Amino acid sequence: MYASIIIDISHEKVDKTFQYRIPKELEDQVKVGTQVQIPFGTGNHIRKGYVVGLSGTAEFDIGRIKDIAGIVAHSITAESRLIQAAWWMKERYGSTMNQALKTVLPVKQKVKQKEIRWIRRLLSEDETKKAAEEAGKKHYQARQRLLLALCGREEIPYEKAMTHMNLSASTIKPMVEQGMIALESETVFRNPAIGDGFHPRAVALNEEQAGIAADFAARYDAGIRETALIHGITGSGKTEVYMEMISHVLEKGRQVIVLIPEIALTYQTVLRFYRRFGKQVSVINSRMSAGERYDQFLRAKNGEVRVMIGPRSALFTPFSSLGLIIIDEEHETAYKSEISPRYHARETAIYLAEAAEASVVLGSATPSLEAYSRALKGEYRLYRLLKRARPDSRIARVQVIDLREELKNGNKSIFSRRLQRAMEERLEKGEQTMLFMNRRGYASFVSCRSCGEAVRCPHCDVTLTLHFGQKLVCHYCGYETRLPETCPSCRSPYIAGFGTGTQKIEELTKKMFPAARVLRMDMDTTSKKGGHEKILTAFAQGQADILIGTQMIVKGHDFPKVTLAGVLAADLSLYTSDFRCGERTFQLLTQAAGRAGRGKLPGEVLIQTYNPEHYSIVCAASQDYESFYRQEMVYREVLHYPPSWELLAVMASSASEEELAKAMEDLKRQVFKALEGLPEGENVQVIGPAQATIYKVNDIYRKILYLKHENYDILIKLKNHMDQESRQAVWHHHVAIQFDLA
DNA sequence: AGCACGCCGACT
DNA sequence: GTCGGCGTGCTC
Repeated sequence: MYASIIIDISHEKVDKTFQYRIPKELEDQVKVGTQVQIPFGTGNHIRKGYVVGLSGTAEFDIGRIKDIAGIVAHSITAESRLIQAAWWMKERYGSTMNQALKTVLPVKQKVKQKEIRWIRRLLSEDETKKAAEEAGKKHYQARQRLLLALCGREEIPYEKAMTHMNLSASTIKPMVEQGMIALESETVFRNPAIGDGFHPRAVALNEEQAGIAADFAARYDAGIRETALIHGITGSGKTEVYMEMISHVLEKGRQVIVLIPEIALTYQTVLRFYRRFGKQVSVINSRMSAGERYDQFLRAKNGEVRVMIGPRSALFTPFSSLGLIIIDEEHETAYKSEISPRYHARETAIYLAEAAEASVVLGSATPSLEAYSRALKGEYRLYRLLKRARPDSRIARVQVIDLREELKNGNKSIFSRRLQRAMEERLEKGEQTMLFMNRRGYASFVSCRSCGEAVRCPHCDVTLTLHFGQKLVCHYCGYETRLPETCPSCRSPYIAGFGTGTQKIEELTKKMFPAARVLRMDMDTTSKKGGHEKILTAFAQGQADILIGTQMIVKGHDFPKVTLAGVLAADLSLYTSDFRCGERTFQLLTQAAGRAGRGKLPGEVLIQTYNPEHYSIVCAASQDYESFYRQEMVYREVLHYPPSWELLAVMASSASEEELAKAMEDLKRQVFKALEGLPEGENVQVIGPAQATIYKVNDIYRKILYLKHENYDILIKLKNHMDQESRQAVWHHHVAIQFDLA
């Protein structure tokens, strides 16, 4: 027997299968998907490889075929279904087979990362004090030390406690059993301490929700496997519907994958699934090490886990009988991979589901145009949730404020008078406010008042962002420098920070409302582990009156006491060079508007903008998705953008500007040459090459060429053609090419 | 990715 | 004349 193997080297030159002989003693262990050790090259270095096929015949000179050296210990033999998916992804998105396999296969990496454990107290502060006293009376000294330490704080690191307080497991264990403390690992999602187990009872669904769940169940039982889109307004209770569907599929003995964007993957969200499905739920997240993720995949393969929740990568959970894939917040950009293969989770899920005879359910309050247009065409089944799940919560009143008018009336501050008044009212009533800034650190750059030059990154084509008023940081390459004292270009001492980042807004808010307790959430305040979660929890518990943040505060949590949401400058996301910027603005504003008035109190949303008549803003204000969809679709159709047409972006990068320009012109020529041979090719539109939005990043120049056509297959053909040609081109070694299918 | 083969400049 | 520069090509 011979095995076709992909070598674990990500290089186009070796990105093909190599045949190896399977030694007798390994015959029953080597299967498609097995990871094997093989001697490779003249040095016969042992390398790792993936078996992607088996055959009885040699397609290579038998004398030169080598033997498989061994099996990679503990490797999961991924089903051939995942290998198939890798082939598909390689073809569809243009990557090396090795890269595709790596994204698809659960790889055990190195030794398992050491876990940081925590001791968390389960008693209240008073109870802890009392318990400490009691322990003192009984001369339980170790126990007393620990309890006293826990009086001031909720949790302490396990290792430190053990060594510094001289504790032993015999102190800890009975305390855990008595329910005084709990042990938690960093990967707390894995084993959340839910004392009372799970409640398999279903929550009462409203009529709308129940209707969708019932229709899904009926069609599922009839053997219909399809993709469905749930278009449900914010707060309409999509998650409850998902859970009902999951429950139905689990009853049929099949497994479920639930994709949730990383940013919404909070403890709160996950807990809801644990409550309903208990231990059969597992969660992976991007903070987990490869080893931990691998553990979860292993549990899924063994059948210990039947519901896997996670971001994009959870799609490749090796379930034996996958029955349903749910993609929540289907429109999120995080579902598109940024690295090769640049796969989209939605498309890949549909591919995987077809192979496994499973269904796909997409859900969003603001579906992507791709998904909604397919739903309207009947390719997806469309469900609607038009009512809020809580009967007492009403959709917030949204008002657009024209900042040009404010300026005319002499108000130069970032808060319109209307927003100021609304915030004052909330403070008086003890209700909460959320303020949104579309982009992190936007325009908080430093510029010279004499020559007008902004301080730029020496490696990238962007201005540096001011952090904490003294450090300049490049958000693209991470370059950092101290705030210069004089202008780097004209030596003038009059340089100053400018603009309105989240930090600036925090400052201004504190100045305007000195009595208010203000929390800020952005990359600076959340970079620490768990920072994101901590800030949101603090806010949810009412420890602050005002929360300021970027889009990240839009997701994941319910804040019943928030009655005012203010969007400070809705236009910021409207003028990016991306053709989806209108869609993104609409989604952002709609989600932001959905934050206010989730509880019993009525909500108010104020959107400040310089473009009050732009349809993205108008439709978001009136919460009218349909109308937005129609107008945006017209724009896409006129300009032949997806989902009307298909779009292929060819991105080239090089350290040399000349080589890059040469390569791009060459590629363009190649495209036209290839088109001559294609009868349907005449309608392909070629745009560019143009400089990327940020031309230089990390001293590498970048250009983009766009190809548009109605038909996907033609673009794939052109992509493969360019790929082949570029490999033989003289510039091949100096210019890197990447393809991206919108 | 690595390693061998191979064809031209400054050394014993 | 040889040692070694890394350019090109192959690896089942």
